[in-house]
Amino acid sequence: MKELNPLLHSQLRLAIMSILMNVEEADFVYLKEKTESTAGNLSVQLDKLSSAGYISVEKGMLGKRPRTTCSITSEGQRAFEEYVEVLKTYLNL
Amino acid sequence: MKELNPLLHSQLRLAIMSILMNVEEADFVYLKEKTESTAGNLSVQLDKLSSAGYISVEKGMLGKRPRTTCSITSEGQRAFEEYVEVLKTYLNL
DNA sequence: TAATAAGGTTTATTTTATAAACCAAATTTT
DNA sequence: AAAATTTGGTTTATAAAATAAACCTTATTA
Repeated sequence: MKELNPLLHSQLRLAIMSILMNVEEADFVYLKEKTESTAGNLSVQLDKLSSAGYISVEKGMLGKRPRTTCSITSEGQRAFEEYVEVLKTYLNL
Repeated sequence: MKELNPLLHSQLRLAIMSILMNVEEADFVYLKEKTESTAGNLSVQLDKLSSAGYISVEKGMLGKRPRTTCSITSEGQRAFEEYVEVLKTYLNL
C-alpha cells in the first residue's frame, strides 16, 4: 500500500486544498468560514502548505485592512491529484 | 464541509479497514505485512478500532502459537462507507 | 478616549502516531 | 540441555501533529 502524503492527509489542510482546487484564489476570511476553523489553526496550516510549495500566499491590503489571499500552485495541484489516486486504492474506488 | 471521522482518517487505521472490507477476516501477521507497520503501532490501532466497535478481535491459538484474527463489524462497514462518502466531497469525486 | 472588532500570528496544550523496549512461549543452535 | 533466537504480541516512552488560547496591530464605534 502506497503512502498517503502526510501533508495532505489532514482534515483542515485537505479542506483548504480542496477549496483551492476549485477557485482561482481565496482569502483568509473566506477559507476560515468555509472550513469552520479557528484563525490560529488556519494560519498554521496555511504556513505548512505554503512552505511545502503547495500554495502561494499573498499578504496585501484591501483598502485599509490586511488581506491574505491564497492560491494553489501547479506543484500543489499535482500533489493533490497524486494523493487522490493513492487514496482511491484505499477506498476501493 | 462535513467532518471526516477522525478514527478513520489515519493512514494505518484506514489501511486496516480497507483490507478488512475486502476479506472475511485477517490475522495480525497478515495485517502487519500488508500494511508494513510495526507490531506496536498495529497493536495500538487495532485496539482503537476495536474499542470503537468497528472491528472484532479474536485472540486464540493456532497449534501452539497465539493467533489474533480481526474482522470488520457491520458498524465498521457503515462507518467506512460514510467516511468514503464524506471524503468524496473533499476530493471532487 | 475607551472599548470593541477585524485580521491575523505566536505560543502553549492536548492528541496522535510511532517507535522502542519488553514479555512469554516455542524453536533452533551449540 | 543450556543458551540464543524467533514468533506473536503488549506496554510504555517519545516525537510529531493538530488545535486552541493568548496576544498583537490597526481601524472602527460608542
